[in-house]
Order: sequence, then C-alpha cells, then structure tokens
Amino acid sequence: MDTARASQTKRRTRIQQEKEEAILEAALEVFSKHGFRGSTIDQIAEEAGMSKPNLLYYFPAKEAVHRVLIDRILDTWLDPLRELDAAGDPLPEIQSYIRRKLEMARDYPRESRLFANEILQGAPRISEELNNLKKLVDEKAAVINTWIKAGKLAKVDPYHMIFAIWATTQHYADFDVQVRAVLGKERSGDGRFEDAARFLDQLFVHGLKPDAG
Amino acid sequence: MDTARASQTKRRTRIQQEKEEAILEAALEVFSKHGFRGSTIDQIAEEAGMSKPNLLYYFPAKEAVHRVLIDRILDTWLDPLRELDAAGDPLPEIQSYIRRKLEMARDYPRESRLFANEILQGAPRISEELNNLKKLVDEKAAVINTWIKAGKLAKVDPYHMIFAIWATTQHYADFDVQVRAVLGKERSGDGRFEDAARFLDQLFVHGLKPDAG
DNA sequence: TGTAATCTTGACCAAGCGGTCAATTTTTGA
DNA sequence: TCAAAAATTGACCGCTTGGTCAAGATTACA
Repeated sequence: MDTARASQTKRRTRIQQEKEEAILEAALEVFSKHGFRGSTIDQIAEEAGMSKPNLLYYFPAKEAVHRVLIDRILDTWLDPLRELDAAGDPLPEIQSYIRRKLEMARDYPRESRLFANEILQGAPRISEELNNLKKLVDEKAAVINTWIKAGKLAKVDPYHMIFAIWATTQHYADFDVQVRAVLGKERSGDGRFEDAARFLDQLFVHGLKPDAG
Repeated sequence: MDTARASQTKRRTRIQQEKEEAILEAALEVFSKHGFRGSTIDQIAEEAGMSKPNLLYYFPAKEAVHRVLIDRILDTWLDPLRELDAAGDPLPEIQSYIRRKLEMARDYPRESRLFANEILQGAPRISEELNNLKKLVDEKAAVINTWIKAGKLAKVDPYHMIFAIWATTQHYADFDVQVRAVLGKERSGDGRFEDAARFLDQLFVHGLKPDAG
C-alpha cells in the first residue's frame, strides 16, 4: 500500500520518471497504430529504446501500460467540454467548444485513435470510466437546456448535439486516411483543418439552407 | 485462371455456396467485435459451426475472408451516396441521404464497425478501394457545387459537408457503447435513432441558432 | 449401386506472443 | 570508495495462433 501510493503520486528516481514516460509515449504511438491486440510488448519496447524485460520492469503487464494511457487521455479529452461555460453566450460557447475539439483532433490524433479503438471494440477496459463521462455530459446537457429554455438556442436534444460535435471533430483524427484519400494530395495539407473549422461553424450555426440574408 | 473465375462468378456446389456465406456472416460478427488482429480463425470457425481446417478449405487464409467482407461492405456502404440525385431538390436530397445513412448505421452496425476498424488502422488492406471512393465523392461534390451556384444551398465546402454526414451518422454504429453509456439505460432503446434523425434534420438544415420564425 | 469428387477434421508444426528469471551492469548515497 | 539498491537483458517457458496434412466421411452422379 505504502509503496503503491508512493509510486503513484511521486516517482522515486529520475530514471524511473524518464523511462515510464518514454514507455507511455512509445505505447501511444504503437497502440494508436495497431490497436491493443495488434500491438506487441516487443514493438513498444523497441520504440522506447529498451528491451522487453526492461519495459516489464516498469509496468507489470501490457494491459497496465494501456490503462494508464486510457486514463490520461480520457481526462484531457474531456477538458474542452468542462470549459463550456454556463455564464457565457450560448452560440459562441459552442463554437469555441467545436474549435477546441478540432484543435485536439489536429494536435493529438494518436490519442483520439487510441480512444476510438477502445470504444469500437466495445470498451472492454473502460466501462467504469464511461460513468464519469456520462456524469459530465449530463451536467453540460442541463446547461444547454437552460440556454434553449432562454430562447438562445434552437430546440434540440443536447445529447445528440454533443454527439454531433464529437463525431464531426474526431472524424478528422480517426478517419484521417480516408479524409486524405478523398481530399487528394493537393488538399491534404494543414489547410484541411481550417476548411473544416469554417464548414463546422457554418453548419452548427446556420445549417445548410441558403443564406436568407 | 479458369477455376478461379468459376469460383468467383458462380459457386460450384450448393454446399460451397452455403458454407462460404456462413463463414462470411460469422467473420463479420467476429471481425467487427475484435478487429482483424484480435480475431482468430478458430473463433470464426466456431461461430460458423465448423472446424478451422474446414474454414480454410473454403478460404485460403484469414486475410482472404476479410478482404471479401471489406469489398462487399464498401460497395453497399456507398449506395446511399450514389442515389444522391442531381435532378432532385437539394435540401430534401441531402436530408434523405442523411436518413438513409442513419438507417444503415442502425441496421448494419457490424459492417460500419468493421470498416471503421480498417480505416482506423490506416487502411492497410484497402488503399486501392479508396480510389473508387474518391472518384464517387468528387462526382457528388460537383453536383453539390452546382446546387450552391444555383443559390439553393449555403456556400459550404461539399467535401467537408459529406465528411460531416458520414461522421454524424456512423457515430451511432461505431461509438454505440459510448452513445448508450451517455444516454443511460432508459434512452438506449431504438428511440435514439429517431431522436438522432430529428436532431440531424434540424442541424443540417437550420443549424443551432434560435428559430427566427 | 459404386466410385470419383467433394467435404470434413484430429493431429500436428512453426512462429509469435506475454511474461519470468537469473545473472550482470549501472547508479546511488553514506 | 564501496556496498546496497536500482536498472538492464539474454535466455527461456508455456500458450496461442495461422496454417498444413493425411486420412476418413459424405455427396454427386453415371
């Protein structure tokens, strides 16, 4: 118990700190590319520049590495939603939420894909964490409902609205190969995120019907 | 060559026809649940009610089964987009495209997840098929652009519009566990698809800004 | 009915995998 | 400086996996 707490809250040595970080970084790279079952400890160890037994000196098992990653990711992944401010102006709040989510898809695609992989497989390793997720969404859905009641937003189901935001933004990380294949080489540069941001702004505020003026 | 063609175009025996179909159905079930690497031939054979060597009597390798599935899926998956009619009314055309895609997510979630799995892993087994995908999207993007030029649709990037439709609809199949976890048990019934349809209709036509009247 | 073609599977193999262990090297700190 | 603690790894183990093979069961058809 004592050692367990110590190793959780405070790394003991400099080497331990560095190596655990290197392993997690390598595991993120490998897991996000091949999924949990498709990744091997040897691959991760090689990516981290160490031997397999050495990796297992820091983490008791392959799954332990994965769990730490998932926990971290889910946490940072929800930060943008946490920032949704009930006191702010509804439409701008939602627009900036979308922008932040899109920036995360751009800057942390590996994290997005690792998480997507987990959900796609039925989330066998994170049924618990999904509860926290629900709690946060319930909370923010209530906020959105007050906005709607105040006539500051169209009457929509806040849950499906959040799903739509998640889906449209994470799509650019999770389905990156498809997006690039469809856009073609010329349009696969960084500009695609700005185009996406522009489109999503229009979609979520005004929809697709022609501008009435 | 001769035998190869014969087995592709016309099944030789009744048993062959039935067993190959049973294998593909079983493989769809298993692959969509565990991904390619996470699935074993034994699992698929058991699901299909036969022995592993028997399965390998009909398909030369695990990957061959997967390839046939992917080919079929990609084809039926694009049918709704093919139906997008340049001669129709823009908004209703798009609305019914969204509805059809949502119905596919509801009725064929395994197919959606299998495909998502493949793309997520970087589409190692289908770089070729992505070309056909691009061709079709280019074609339909041109149609959408004529609609925009005619003033019948807001000025948006047709590619990102199509991405948004794919993302929001397939989300209900690919991220099903997450959707159910967030909605809670009470709202995880079939009704969620009707709610989603209603929301997406509002979103894609009018956006989220309060109804002006 | 009989026999050739088709179908089926238990037993097996080699490779890959997660994880262990004992032995060695490196680092730490008095 | 030097011994204890921490870090590192080659060799290894048992299990799973994709795929083969030979031998037997079933089916098709003349």
